Amino acid sequence: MAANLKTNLNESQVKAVKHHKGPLLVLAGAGSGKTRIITERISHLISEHNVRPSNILAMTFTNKAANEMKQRVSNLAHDETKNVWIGTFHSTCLRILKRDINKLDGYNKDFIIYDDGDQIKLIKDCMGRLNIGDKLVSPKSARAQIDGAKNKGLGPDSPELREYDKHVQSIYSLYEKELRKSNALDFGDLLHVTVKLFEKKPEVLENYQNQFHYLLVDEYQDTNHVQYKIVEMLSRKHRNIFVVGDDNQSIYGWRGADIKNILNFEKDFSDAKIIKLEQNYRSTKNILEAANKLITHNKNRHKKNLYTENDQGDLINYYEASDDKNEAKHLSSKIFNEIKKGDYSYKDIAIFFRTNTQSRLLEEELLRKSIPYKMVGSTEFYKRKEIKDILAFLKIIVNPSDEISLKRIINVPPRGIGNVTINNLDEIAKEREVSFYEAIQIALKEKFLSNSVLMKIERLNNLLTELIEFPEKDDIVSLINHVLHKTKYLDMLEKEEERKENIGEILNLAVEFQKEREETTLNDFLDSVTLASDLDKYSENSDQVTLMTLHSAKGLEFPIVFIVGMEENLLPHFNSTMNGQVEEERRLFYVGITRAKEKVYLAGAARRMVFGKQQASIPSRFISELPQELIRLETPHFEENNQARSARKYPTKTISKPATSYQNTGRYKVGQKVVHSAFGEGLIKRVEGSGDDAKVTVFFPSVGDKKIIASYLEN
DNA sequence: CCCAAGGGATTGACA
DNA sequence: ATCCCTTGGG
Ligand SMILES: Nc1ncnc2c1ncn2[C@@H]1O[C@H](COP(=O)(O)OP(=O)(O)OP(=O)(O)O)[C@@H](O)[C@H]1O
Repeated sequence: MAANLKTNLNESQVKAVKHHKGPLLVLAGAGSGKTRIITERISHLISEHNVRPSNILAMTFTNKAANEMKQRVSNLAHDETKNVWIGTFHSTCLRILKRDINKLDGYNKDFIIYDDGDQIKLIKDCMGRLNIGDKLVSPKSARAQIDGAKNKGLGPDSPELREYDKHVQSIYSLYEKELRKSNALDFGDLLHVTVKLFEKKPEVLENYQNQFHYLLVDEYQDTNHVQYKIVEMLSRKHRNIFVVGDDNQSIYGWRGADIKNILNFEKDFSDAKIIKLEQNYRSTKNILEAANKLITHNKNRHKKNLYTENDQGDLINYYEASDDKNEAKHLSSKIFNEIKKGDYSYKDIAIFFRTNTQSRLLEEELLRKSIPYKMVGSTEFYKRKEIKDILAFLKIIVNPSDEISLKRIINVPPRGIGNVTINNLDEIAKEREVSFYEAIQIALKEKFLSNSVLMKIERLNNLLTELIEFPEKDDIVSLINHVLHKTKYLDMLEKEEERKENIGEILNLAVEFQKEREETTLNDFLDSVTLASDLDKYSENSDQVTLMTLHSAKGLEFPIVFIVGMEENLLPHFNSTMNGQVEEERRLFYVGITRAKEKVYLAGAARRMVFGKQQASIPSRFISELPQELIRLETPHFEENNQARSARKYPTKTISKPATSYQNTGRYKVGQKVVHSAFGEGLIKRVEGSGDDAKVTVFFPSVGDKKIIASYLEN
C-alpha cells in the first residue's frame, strides 16, 4: 500500500522520502506535500530501513496537526506506528519531564501545569506581594516578558536579564519561586526546563539521543529558540534531523519564533541537504495565483516558485456585509447553498477568523440554521468558571501545594472565607516558609485567627481531607462525582443550566479519556486537559463544519474555506499595524487562503460590535492586494439601514495608508497615527470626549499605553 | 470580615 | 458583552 502511494510522489518528493541519514531541510511552499513527506518518510524508515518506531520522534506545533499526523502515519504503515513519538513540542517535553524531571533538583514529577490564566493570577499575586502596582507593569506585559525570557532560555538569574525592566526581574524571581513552591510548571517551562534538564544532566540527554535515531519537525519556520535548542541537542548524536517548512507561513513571531532557524539551517547543521518543492497539489490555479500575488507584498521574503497543474477553479468570492450579523448570515446561506448542490458535505467546509471572539456570533448563526459545526483548537471550554473550579479541586487532590488552585476554590461554594483571611494565611505561610495548604493546618493547630474564622477554615480543611483521601483517585469519573457531591457544587449552580451542562461535559470527557486507555491517572487527565491535546479528537470524523482561528488552521486543508472579518484592524489586527508586524498578518492570511482546495469565500463587515459598541470598519488592505480579476465581489441583495456602506469602496493601492476611520470622534480617531513631543510616534487606541479636550489613549512603542489630553498631541 | 453591586478596563494568536 | 477589581453596606 505504501509503495502504491509512493509512486504518486514526484521526483523531489521521492528524494526527500528516501533520504536516510544526515540533516535535511525541505523548504517549500504551501500545499507542496511537506507534511505528506514527513509521514511517508516515517513509514519508509520503518518498512525499508527496519527502524524501530520508538526510535523516531516527530514534532509539530498544534494539537490538531499532531493528531492529523498520527492519523496519516497509522494509515500508511503497520500496527507498530503507535510507538512512534508524534506530538507537539509541549506534549513531547511533558513526556520527557514526567519521566526524568526528578533528576533535577527542586522539581518533582507530580507537577501540575499552569495555563495562561493561572499564570496571570500568580503574577498578580507576586506583584501584590512586591508592591508593584499594575500601572508600573501590567500583569500581561510581565507575563509576556517572562515567557519571552523562557523562550530564550533565560532563567530569573541569567545575566542577560539585566536588560529587562527591574520590576519584571523581581516579579520573575518571585514567580519562579512560587511555581516551585506550588510544584507547578507553566507552558514555557515545559520546554525551558527540558533544556535545563538536558544541560544539567548530560546522561539524560544521552539517553534520549540514543533513543531518537531519527528526528522530524514539521513547520520548522515557527520554532523559537528553546525549540531549536531541543531539536539541536537531541539530534547531536545521530544527526538525522529532517525538517520541513515554509518561511512564508511563519506566524508565531509573537511566541518568539525565529525565522532564522530555518534560513540558517545549512549553517547550523553542516553538510545539510536542502530540497525544494515547487508543485502545489492542493489548490486550484486561481487560489494559488491569488495567494502567490498576495505574498509578493511582503518585502522580507525568499522568492519561491509555486505552480499547480490543478484546474483553474472558481474565482475568489468576496462579500461586504453591512454588519457582523449579516456577515454571519451570508456565510450560513453560502454553506447552505454548497450543501444543497450536493457536491460537498459539512466536513468539507471550514471557517477561519482572526480572533476567538469572532466565533460567538458565527456559532449563534450556525445553531440557528441547524448547521452542524465544531470549534477546533479553542480552549474556551476549559476557561469557564465552573470547569476551572472543578479542575482546581482535582489539581489540589493531586498536589495540595498548588496555591493558585487552592486560592481559587477557598471560597467556592461560598463558605465565608474572604480576602482578609487569605492574606492572614499568606502571612503565616511566609513566616513559616511553608505552603499555603500547610499554613491552613498551622492556623488550625496553633489557633491563630479568630474563632469564627477558624471554624470556617476547619470546615474547608475537612472537605479537602475528604477529597484527598478518596481511595480511587485515578478513577476520574468517580472522583469528579465525589467532588461534586462533597462540595455540593451543583446546588450552588441552581438554575444555571448551561453551567450544569458544562459540568456534564467534563464528566463525558473523563469517561472518554478512561475508555481510551487501559490505565489512567488523575494527573494524566489533568495534563491532557491543560494541553488541550484531546479536545478535538472525539468529533474528528463527524460531518460538521469546522470553525477555527487562522493560527490553528496551519497545516490543514479543506475543499471550501471561508475567512471572515476581512477588515482593517482585525486582519491585519490592530496591534500589529505598528511595528512591521503587518507582514506576519499577511502571512497569516496567506496560510488561510492556501488551506483551500477548491473554493475561497472572503467576507467582511462595515460595522461590527467591539467592546459592546458598534464600530465602523473598512475593508482589509489585503483584499486590494489580491489580483482583482480573480475576485468575484458580491454585494448585499437587500440593503439594511446602512449609510456607511454606500459610500464605501474597497481600497485600491492608491489608498495604502493604514485604516483611519475606526471610531469617529471629531479630530481624533482610533487607529490614527499621532506624534507626542516626549513619547514620539504612537497609535490611538481609544478616544473619550471630542475636540481638543478629548482624552485619548495612545499606544507608543517606546512607553506603551498612555492616556493623554488631545491638545498635547501633534498630528 | 464578607459580599453584592457597580464602575472601569478589556479581547491577538497557541501550547 | 464580560471580566475583574474596588467599594460601601451589612
Ligand atoms: N505527489 C503528489 N501527488 C498528488 N497529491 C499530492 C502529492 N503530494 C502531496 N499531495 C497532496 O497535496 C496536499 C498537500 O500536502 P501537504 O499537506 O503534505 O502539504 P504541505 O506542504 O505540508 O502544505 P502546507 O505547508 O501548506 O501545510 C495533500 O492533500 C497531499 O495529499
